[in-house]
Amino acid sequence: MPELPEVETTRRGIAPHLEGQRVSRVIVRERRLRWPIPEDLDVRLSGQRIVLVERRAKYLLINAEVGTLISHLGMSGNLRLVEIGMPAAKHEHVDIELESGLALRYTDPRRFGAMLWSQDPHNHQLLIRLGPEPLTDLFDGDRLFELSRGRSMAVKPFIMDNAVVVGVGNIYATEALFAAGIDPRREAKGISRGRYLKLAVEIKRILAAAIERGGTTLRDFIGGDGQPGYFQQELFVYGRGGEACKVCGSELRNVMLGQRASVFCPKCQS
DNA sequence: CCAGCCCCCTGAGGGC
DNA sequence: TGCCCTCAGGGGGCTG
Repeated sequence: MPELPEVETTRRGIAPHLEGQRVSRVIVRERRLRWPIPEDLDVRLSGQRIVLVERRAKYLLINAEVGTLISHLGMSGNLRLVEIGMPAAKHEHVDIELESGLALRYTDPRRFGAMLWSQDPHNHQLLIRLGPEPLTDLFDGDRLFELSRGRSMAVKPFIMDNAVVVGVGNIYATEALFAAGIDPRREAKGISRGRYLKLAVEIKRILAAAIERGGTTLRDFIGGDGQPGYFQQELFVYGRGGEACKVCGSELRNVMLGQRASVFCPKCQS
């Protein structure tokens, strides 16, 4: 499910209900996520006030007075607010109950997500090596060009590498390469600086637009406010293999790159 | 360091 | 309707 726009949509939906609130208790029904939820999460978090809800890459950082809950939604996770006492359905693994009477509920059928505890989240093992945020000036086409020299891998997995830039998953990598007119199969090292400048602009434009629309809902994504996203209406290529290109009418092609499905237009992308 | 591949897990959708 | 196969928005970790 979630790429950067979906995680950011979630953050914006839940933050106003969490910040300033005190946690009354934490209920863990299923501890087996990507890594086990710490046994002492309830003890660590209960009684503390939540200070700030941040996002770094696709991680949500729920900062309490002492310590931070690091959450990742994996492929199928979501976080939303429910009223305390709302019966939990299948796959609704965690409730963080607040004194307001609401609870932050974590749902994740595939359990590829994570809920960890850290005193220093930005230096946590999972976050320390992450590249820059795509919507900041630390990310630009010059960075793509410089890091791509000598890299023989295809450009699509290259821009999905979290050490290069974070938050560009399969949907938005596919869409950005279409918008920039670049064939996703090309070797990263063979692409010019000028084309990388264009690609970086398109990555930023598409991620920003997707956040504006509340993310992309393909099957089941809901933001923290329980609403779906609407960016899927604006997808040009992702999930449209075999259909006609919206720009030139050519048949869109499916190809596998780095173990992930990719779609491109053989006429618009080269 | 890099590229390529495997895996974690459940559910949806298509073919028969 | 049921069964079996393939695939899915992420990303850590292993091998060569």
